[in-house]
Amino acid sequence: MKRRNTPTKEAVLEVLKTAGKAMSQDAIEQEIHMDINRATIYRVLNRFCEDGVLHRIVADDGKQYFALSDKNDNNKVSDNHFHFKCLACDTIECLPNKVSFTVPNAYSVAHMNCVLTGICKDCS
Amino acid sequence: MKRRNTPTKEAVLEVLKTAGKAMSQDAIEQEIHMDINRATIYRVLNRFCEDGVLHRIVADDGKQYFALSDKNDNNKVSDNHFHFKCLACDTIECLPNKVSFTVPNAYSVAHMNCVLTGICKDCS
DNA sequence: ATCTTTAATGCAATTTTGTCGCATTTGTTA
DNA sequence: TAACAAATGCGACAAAATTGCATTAAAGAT
Repeated sequence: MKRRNTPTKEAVLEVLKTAGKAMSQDAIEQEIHMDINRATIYRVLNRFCEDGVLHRIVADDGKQYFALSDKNDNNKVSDNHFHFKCLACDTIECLPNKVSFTVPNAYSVAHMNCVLTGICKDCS
Repeated sequence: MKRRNTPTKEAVLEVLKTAGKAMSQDAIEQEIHMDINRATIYRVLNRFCEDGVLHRIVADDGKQYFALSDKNDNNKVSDNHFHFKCLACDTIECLPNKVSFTVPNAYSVAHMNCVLTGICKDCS
């Protein structure tokens, strides 16, 4: 199942690169100045996550947000970092701070989803 | 707006105490052997969260899970702890490990939602 | 340049999760 | 026991995300 390049994929990536923060499907759709179906955007985003191009954050509103992964991001943050959701400007960004944790014996961790909520530097 | 005691509230609390882990509305409904409306359970859960009896966790499936808060739990975990979702048995539990983090200057944190996903001790 | 294969898309319907308005019921207190 | 307001049931609704299916269009082969 080889991937193909399509205008939609390029547009989605472009939007996320420009924004420099995590975005939800509907926010992405609003920024793309093309008429692309909702379901298609979801499929593109899911494929990017599968391929490691994006990573998915689930905020405490239950919505999925998507942000560039390391390999496609010029910043040096890794994927196991904290995310910060600002209550004022309602944006989600990747913090440079890594999540450090220990788990009790016999637990193994495959994935993490850590979101801090509060007021960001631009809104304080 | 003083709270009243109702059978529904008692039943919900009882289920959560017995389970000893975080549960979603539908899981709670299944465990309650009474015919209680979905919306009512949601309202009870939300009120409990307002009152600090429960705390709410949003897992990476986007669903809300509810667990007893400190004051009502005999365990000594505090509310700013990691949660662990097991991929095998699909349960969510509160880990004793506290979340420690630092944020960049001028950020203030009001709330956190941290869920680790993997295999729990019972399933490994 | 054209054909072929199959990934990608559009559309509509569906599922899931959670909330809300409103009439009715029921705790609680006087 | 009466009265007030919180709690409930019911139905409708909203938002987020997925899925089936027919159609379109990349990408490699001819």
